Amino acid sequence: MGLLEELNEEQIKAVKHLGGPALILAGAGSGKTRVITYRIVYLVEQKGISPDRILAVTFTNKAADEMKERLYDLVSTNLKSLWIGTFHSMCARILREYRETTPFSRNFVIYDEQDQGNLIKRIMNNLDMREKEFPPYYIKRTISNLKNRLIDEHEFEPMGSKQIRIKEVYIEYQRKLLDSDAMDFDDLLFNTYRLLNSNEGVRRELDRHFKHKLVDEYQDTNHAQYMILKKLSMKNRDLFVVGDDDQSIYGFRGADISNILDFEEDFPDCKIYRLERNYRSTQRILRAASSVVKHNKERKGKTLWTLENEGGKLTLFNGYDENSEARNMVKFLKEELLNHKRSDIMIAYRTNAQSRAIEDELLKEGIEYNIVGGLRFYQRKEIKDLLSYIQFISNKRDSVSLSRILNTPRRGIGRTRRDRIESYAEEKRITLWEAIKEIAREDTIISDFVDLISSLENIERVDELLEAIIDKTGYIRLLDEEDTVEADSRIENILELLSVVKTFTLKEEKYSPVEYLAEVGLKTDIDEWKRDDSVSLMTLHNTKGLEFPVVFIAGLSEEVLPHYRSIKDGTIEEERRLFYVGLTRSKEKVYLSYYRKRGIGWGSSRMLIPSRFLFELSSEDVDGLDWISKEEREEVLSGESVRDEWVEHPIWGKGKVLKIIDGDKLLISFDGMIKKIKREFFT
DNA sequence: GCGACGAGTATTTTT
DNA sequence: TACTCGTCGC
Ligand SMILES: Nc1ncnc2c1ncn2[C@@H]1O[C@H](COP(=O)(O)OP(=O)(O)OP(=O)(O)O)[C@@H](O)[C@H]1O
Repeated sequence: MGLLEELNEEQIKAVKHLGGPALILAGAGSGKTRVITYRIVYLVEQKGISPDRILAVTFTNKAADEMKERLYDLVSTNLKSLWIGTFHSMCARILREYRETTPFSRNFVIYDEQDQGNLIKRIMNNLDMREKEFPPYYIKRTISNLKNRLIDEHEFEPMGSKQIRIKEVYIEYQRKLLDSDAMDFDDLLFNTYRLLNSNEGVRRELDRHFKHKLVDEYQDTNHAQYMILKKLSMKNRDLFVVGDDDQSIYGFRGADISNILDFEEDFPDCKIYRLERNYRSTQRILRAASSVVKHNKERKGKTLWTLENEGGKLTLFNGYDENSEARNMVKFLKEELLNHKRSDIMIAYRTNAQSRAIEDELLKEGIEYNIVGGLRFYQRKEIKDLLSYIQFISNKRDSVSLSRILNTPRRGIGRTRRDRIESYAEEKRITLWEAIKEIAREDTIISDFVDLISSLENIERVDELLEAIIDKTGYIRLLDEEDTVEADSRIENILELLSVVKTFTLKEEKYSPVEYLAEVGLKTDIDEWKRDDSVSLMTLHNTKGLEFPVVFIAGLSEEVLPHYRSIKDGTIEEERRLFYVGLTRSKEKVYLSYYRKRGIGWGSSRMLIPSRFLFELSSEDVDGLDWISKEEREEVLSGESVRDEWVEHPIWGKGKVLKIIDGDKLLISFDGMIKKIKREFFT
């Protein structure tokens, strides 16, 4: 078996590790994912471990699929029974399997973020809370953070009157989820933990069952995930985790970097392996990446070396605004296309909104591209509307889906009828659907809706059900009447959904709506991404684990990367790691760019300065870094910040004061440039 | 009682 | 831009 020939000494040691917990702490591109994959092969083929006793956790479903594919190539044993997937999909599977020990059914629904938001708004409305005073996204985040820390609605100790109201929402939110036979993403983890914590029999069974547990991207696990792993590893302590503290970028979602930093203390009998050889990038790229990330304090240092050649310098360029940045970017990109395929190139940015300018330019130049993220297919209004019908018909307790379709398309059920249904249900302690059926007796508009739903019940095949929904609600017909470009594209999406559903029934030979819903519930953007011959566009977060010969990182301006919010929240180190992750995706060549003027809309008057991260690179490694003026450099690195002071200059016009330097000089941002001028000049 | 329309405001990353 | 909130006409 030539398996071990494709690994270096350090990797082989890790792959062959036996007996107790292990942490593989290693930098970017050192083959961590490869070690996990080959270790599974080793366990199955050499150690005779049955695949179904191995649990492998990846960060995305996509990563799981790729690993599976790789494994099928490497192993002749049937691996169908291997547990491989994300924490969330593993938890969903456990919770469905052990449903008798939970208050949920086998077919519980998974609420996505939109559903969560809608439910929270509905509850706030019932509790007479103003969205001005309590922004729903803030409540959602609070609840999510609590759940990731395994604090339930009763344990939550509110501080201050605002939090008391948030606690009310949290309690009601959980009650409604239970009534709806639904869980949000965080509940998948929390409920699994609860199951393991409260039911020793189940815990022991799973612990005993999973002889080997392997976790990729361990640096981005949160407390709930950590506790689940702990519960599963009390007897079978073969917990094998790999990660890189410098690549922890999901703190906002509760990922806790101390999970990896403190692994040694948590598992004192663990063995630590380090992989130091990088197989991906040139020396230049590694040096640049390392010179950036070494500015972080919260990290375990690592060495990383490569036998690759030195490689070309990184290239820095800019543009006045996002559009001109994109224009310049595409110029470089076209040069790269002379000796690269489109699929060798990736463009990464901090926020989804940044893709717009770049897309426009690529479209203009006729360069095919593929975009990951943004508005996902399954989140588009028309798709969610129709899926909500299927969801509700499959589960009449699902109040969120019901509430969504109640007046979609418009059928005259507005604020008043809605409130009446809500309070009627509340009063009688019955579900929304039961309330609707009772009210239908004296309200023809409502009884029409009940009739509509009845006519859709008892359709067994999901493809037929979808067709019937479209037909009976007139969804496409109404869009057709609108006769706008927008409506036409919605119709296209619906036809696409129809064909996706058809394919599903043919390929999977599964026909029931519930099976289809379980399939799409945990789908994400990156999962759908395919390496066809297009340039790839995605957020830096989505680049995790990928590699490309040529990488562009756009928008390296202060307040973009690092993002304004992160500067305010003091999470600069995570932003720096994000930049580090982006840099280390590249095999050969990196382009960096920034822009000076914010786009249209809010804050468009704001001028931006180059990102502080650029100055953590050496101009020996980066072409174009020297071009940034001395003034701009000073502006980023020093001086006293000023807010909202403007000056008028006879030549440069109106300018915003950014900083005061040495007490007597002002650093001013005029349209398109930054100047340092004596304070006296303006008095 | 419903919904169209205009005014005003917020502002990231995702399983 | 995109979404919420308040007003007004049907
Ligand atoms: N021993 C090896 N010989 C040749 N190539 C290797 C070896 N180990 C890893 N590689 C290659 O190096 C690249 C990076 O490997 P992998 O994705 O496993 O690293 P990683 O540590 O998970 O990276 P990251 O943390 O940056 O996502 C891949 O292209 C992989 O095929």
